[in-house]
Amino acid sequence: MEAELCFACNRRLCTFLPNIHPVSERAVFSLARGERLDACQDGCLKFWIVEKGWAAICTSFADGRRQITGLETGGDTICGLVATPDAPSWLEALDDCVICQLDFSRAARDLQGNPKFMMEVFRLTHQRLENVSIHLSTLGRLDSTERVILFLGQMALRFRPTLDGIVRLPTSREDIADYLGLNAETVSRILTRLKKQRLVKFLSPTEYTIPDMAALERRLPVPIDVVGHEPRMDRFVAGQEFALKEMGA
Amino acid sequence: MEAELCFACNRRLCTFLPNIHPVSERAVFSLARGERLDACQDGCLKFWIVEKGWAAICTSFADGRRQITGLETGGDTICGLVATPDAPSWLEALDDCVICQLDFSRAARDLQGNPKFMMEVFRLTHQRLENVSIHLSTLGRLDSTERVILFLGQMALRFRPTLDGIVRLPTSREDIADYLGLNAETVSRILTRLKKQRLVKFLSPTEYTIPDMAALERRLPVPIDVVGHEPRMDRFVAGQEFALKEMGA
DNA sequence: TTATTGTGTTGACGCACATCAAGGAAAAAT
DNA sequence: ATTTTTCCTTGATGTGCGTCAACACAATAA
Repeated sequence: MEAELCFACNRRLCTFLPNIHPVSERAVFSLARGERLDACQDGCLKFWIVEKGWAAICTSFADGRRQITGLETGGDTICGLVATPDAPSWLEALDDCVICQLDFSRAARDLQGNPKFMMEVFRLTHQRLENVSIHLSTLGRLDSTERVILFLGQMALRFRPTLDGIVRLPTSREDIADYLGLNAETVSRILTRLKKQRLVKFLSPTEYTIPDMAALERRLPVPIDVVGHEPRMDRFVAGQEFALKEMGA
Repeated sequence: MEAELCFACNRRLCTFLPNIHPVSERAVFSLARGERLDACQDGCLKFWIVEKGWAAICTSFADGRRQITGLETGGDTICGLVATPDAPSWLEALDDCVICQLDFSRAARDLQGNPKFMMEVFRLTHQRLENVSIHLSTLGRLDSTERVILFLGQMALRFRPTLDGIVRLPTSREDIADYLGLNAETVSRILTRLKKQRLVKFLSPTEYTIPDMAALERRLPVPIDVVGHEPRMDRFVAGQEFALKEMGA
């Protein structure tokens, strides 16, 4: 099946909805590290698809403390992120990345009657709920070393298709800390400790390999899993673009 | 509009789906404190509606550490909770409570074509995603005192309809700790400190009032909010039962 | 009545993690 | 090339919170 392309931006249209362009307002953003897309506060319905690079789903408190609630890449879809005046929420580029924004606000009424669309929206939301719930448990009940080990393992799984086995982190130490509820110095200290224990091997501050995944997992009371973030070969091909996956009938 | 009642259990049927009984397998469980309903691991689709009392959404790790990811009561609906072999997930009664279980597994295929049903399922899931995300941020970035203050404030908002202003906690100190990622002794110590500061007034270990909600909120970098848990008068009437709310067309 | 059990409080103590600070290495800017 | 900036690492230090233990109190059982 040949995917249709958008005549304007030459990107593939959503495969689960044949004519998504007419009903969604589509925009493509190229963001540099640190740039943001803010979640809206009204009842709008925007999707963001991370087509290239890595982006973080962030929230912050009034005093500036930041928490990253999700790390998204190649084809991951953020569905209906909302913000409140006091609890802003946004998508932040971790490296140079391309985000496709689909705005279904105007088409929302019609789409509610489209079972395929609703099913896909439900699937995306439910999957993310599962991931956030697990993340929540780790912040509540794992100590800092366990959190970092889990993070390294999860990123390794998401990078598995790069068969040299090298994980190229898109995140700074502070990003990792904000994801894990720690601070950057603690993350750095734990990494050096894990290096000495030969649980991870660093080629550079942002490139590592896991010599023995099973050994890593034995240090954890939870399995290392990345449901909903299964890696796809094409994610790691530069310049590749993505579309919403066809939903399983 | 008169709500239909189930001839078997004399409970109201879901108002958004006229004939929910024929398509869902319905069961009502009366649970004593500590009893559980386990989430299934296959692709089944079960809803739990907390009709009376309080229940906690729990997960645990292999070594027994428990994390509570949600506290639910009068009419709150848990939609599609799933578990994995290594990360069990369950609903646990905090006091004597009544849970209505709707099993849509067999009807799932048909219901996917029902936009009202899908819309309601999406709304429930998305709302819970919002709540879990905020909860995650508090575990990652608030210190223990802030977490306890936020908890006291949120419970007070959920109890607002009891106009004597008294909050009757259904949770033990350990339950609170498992919700906040702390331990029971720490929670107890923080509560006595807050008592001395007159931020909260305890009538008994499980009954309190908030003399000055604004003062409480000034101690936090986040607003105290309970979206999706807006209190309803009938929640606090003993023996009252609930049904899924009619969705906003 | 006297045990018993569950729950909450408080104290002593230690460690894990945050904070503050300094220095190095790499990248970007000039 | 030189400066500037960003990022990472490491050390010194303090404290927030967990752990272990003892005890009070209420509810239930024997």
